[in-house]
Order: sequence, then C-alpha cells, then structure tokens
Amino acid sequence: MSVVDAAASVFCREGYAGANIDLIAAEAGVSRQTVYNHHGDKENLFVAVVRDLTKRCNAGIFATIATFPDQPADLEADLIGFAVRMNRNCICNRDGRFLRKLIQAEGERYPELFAEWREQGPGRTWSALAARFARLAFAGHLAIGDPDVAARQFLALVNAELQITFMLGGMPTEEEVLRSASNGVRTFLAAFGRRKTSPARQAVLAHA
Amino acid sequence: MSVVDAAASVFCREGYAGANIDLIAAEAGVSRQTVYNHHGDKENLFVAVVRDLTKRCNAGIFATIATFPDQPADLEADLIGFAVRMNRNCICNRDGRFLRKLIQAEGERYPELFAEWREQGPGRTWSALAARFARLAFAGHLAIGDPDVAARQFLALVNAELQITFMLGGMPTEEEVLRSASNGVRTFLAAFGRRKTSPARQAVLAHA
DNA sequence: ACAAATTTAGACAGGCTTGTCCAATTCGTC
DNA sequence: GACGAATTGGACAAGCCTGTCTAAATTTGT
Repeated sequence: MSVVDAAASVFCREGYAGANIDLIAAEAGVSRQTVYNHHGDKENLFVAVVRDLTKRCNAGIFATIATFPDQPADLEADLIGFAVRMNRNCICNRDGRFLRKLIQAEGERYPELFAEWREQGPGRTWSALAARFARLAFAGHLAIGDPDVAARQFLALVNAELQITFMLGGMPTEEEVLRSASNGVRTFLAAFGRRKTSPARQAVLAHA
Repeated sequence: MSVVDAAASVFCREGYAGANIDLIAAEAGVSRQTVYNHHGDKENLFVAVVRDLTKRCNAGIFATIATFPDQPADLEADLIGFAVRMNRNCICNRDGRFLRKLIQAEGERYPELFAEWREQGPGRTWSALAARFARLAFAGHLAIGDPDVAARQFLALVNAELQITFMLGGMPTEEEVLRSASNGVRTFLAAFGRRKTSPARQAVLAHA
C-alpha cells in the first residue's frame, strides 16, 4: 500500500489530530523517515491525501455519469442500474467514503482545499446530471420542471435508505443499495414520469 | 455556558483527539480542575456530551413530529411548514449539527454509545413519521405504498438541497431551508399526492 | 561491479496534553 | 459573620507525537 493510501486510511479512522505518523508508516510498510522524505510534514501529507481522493472520486463520478441512459429501453430499470452504479462506484467505495469523512471532519479547517472539491465535485456532478435529465425530458421520457432540482432529488431519493449507514461510515450491502435505488427510482418516476405506461403497471407501482 | 455545552462545541470543532481540556475549561469559564472534578476524565466527558445531545435532539424531534398536520387544510403548505420546522428545530440547530458531526467522526469508535442513538433516534423517528403518513393516506390525502419508505424519502427530499451545507458543518439560511422544503414537498406530492386527472390511478387508490 | 541515491533504524530534543496534587480563595448557607 | 463545600491557579510527572539528525544498510542505475 502506498504512503498516501495508508495515510488516507489512518486519517479517516483516527481523525487528523489523532493520526500518528508512525502508524501511517507502519501501515504503508515504510519507515517514518521515508514518509517525511516524501511529504515534508503532516499537514502536507494530509493535503496530498485529499487531493488524491478528490481526483480519483471525480474521475469515477464522471465515468459513471457517462453511462447515464440517454436512450432508455426500460426507463425504470435503466435508471435503477445507473443509480446502483453511482452508489457502488462513487459513493460507497473506499475513496468515496474516505473523502466524505475527511470533508465532514476537517472541512471547516481547510476551506480552500475543500472549496476546490466542492466546485469540481458536487457542482459539476449536479450540473452534468441535470443536463442528462433535461435531455430525457426533452425526448419526452420525463416531465421535469427544473432539471437541477430534479438531479439533486434523484440523488437524494436513491440514497434515502442508506443515510444511516453512510453516517456511521459503514458499507451497505449490495442488496441494500439495490433496494434503496429501486424505491428511489420508483418514487422519482411517480413524480416525474410521463405515466404513459399501462394501468396495470400503475397498479403495480402504487402497491409496491 | 455549561461544561458539557463547551465540551460539545470543542469536540465538534477539533475532534476527540484534537480537543483540549484546557480549551474546554476556558470556553466554559471554569478551571481545568473543575472539569476533572465533575467528569473524571476526557472519555467520560465525551460520553456525557453525546448522551446530552442525544437526549435533547430526540426530545426536539418528537416535539416536532407532534406538530405533523394530521388534518391538513392545505396539504402542500402544511407539509412544507412541517418540513421547515423539522429542519430548523432538529436538524440545523446547534444540537443537531453537533450530534451529527460527532456520530460521523467518532461513531465507529463508540459503537454501543451510538447504537443507542440509532435505535432511539432515527429508528423511532422514521417509525413515528411513517405512522403519520399512513394516517394521511388512510384519510385519503395521499396514495402511499409503503409508509416507511415514504417517510424516509420525505426526509431525503426536503433535505436534498442542503446536503453540501450539512456536509461542511454549515448552517443553511432560512431561505435555503424553505426552498429545499418547498421543492421537496412538491416532488413528494407529485409522487404520492392524489391525482384527480388519472382515472386509472383513482381506481387503484379506491382498492388500496 | 561500482557509485549514487534512497531507505532504514534509532536516538533525540522540544512541545504539548492528560491527569494529579495542594494550598489558597471564593461561594453558599445558616 | 462563620463554617463547610466547591472552585481556582499553578506546579508537576509521565507519556506521546512531531520533526530532525546520523550512520549504516539497501536498492538502483550504469
């Protein structure tokens, strides 16, 4: 494991103040001196960790957004699949959980560092996702008023049942992710879908 | 300010490891010795802080749930009002933000302490809220499949636009709270509200 | 194989923090 | 005013952590 990866793990587990350079070095399998040779001091190492996580998370998010179903065959199934990919590859994975925890714990102490994340990450994510939803609406698959609002609500809905797990830093099971995404997409489509499906399907949606 | 309140503030700002007893004492306006006289040691003080926050937050949540609009005059306006109260009095206030941050930062280190919060807090909140929504559905104001899912999604929706602010530990403005609640309730009602325009759906609801 | 660069282990100083002890002072109550 | 309880300030030991230094060992490039 690289020094930065080990540092990410320890910073997340122990917090910045509680993180111990000796422990990071041991976890990375190098000597303490090597850590100092590479990164100067603790704060510098922390910045390197956040930049690394931010870069990888953003790359993952945009790679996943590229799989958004622009021409859906089955809108509900395709959106559920997209939501599951988003959760699995960006939000629940190691990088996503670590970055989230560092932001929550140290965000107020490093405003400029996390302001960068904020602009590059959520800002662009929402905007890119809103564009995709606008396109679906334009193509007649959805009835959306404000695509930015719809994008944020989509993410909120498909994560609605995972909040507690995220809050405690845990990793939801594949089944939990799927259930939350399914319930979220169903409600999203109940609100924004065009309802041109059959009455039988409506009945299923209403009861499920 | 009481010792526990000052400790809550410092633990949240600096993290458990970074919190300094001298600073807590100074912020509370007492001597360090007094802190030790009252609470024994740092860990003990931390536990006292979490218990205090948990108790106050839960009380606030259930007081607010008691204001749920069981007989709504204007369903949309009443739900927005409820959502704003929930956010203002339970989630955005000092206690709510502090408790959330402590859970996120130290939850994994004190599983038994936060398991208590988890059962008494979110578990009962969701369940109580689900019962209120079920009642609205029974009275014919909503068309809900699973009240538990609807309750979680309601909370997720009305907070959808506040996520980033929460993540960075900030306090949203009254306008932001109102806008997020309004957008969330509008979508919630688009998904679960009764629709006079859809005969098929009406039929389904009549049987549900 | 040799030389340069990197890594390692360990010691070390300096600073900070926790938790204890104690004498002096203040406070609450009668 | 008096007396017991609580609070205060300060000193103090012990431990931990950061960051530096050095000399030896190891790896790397040629």
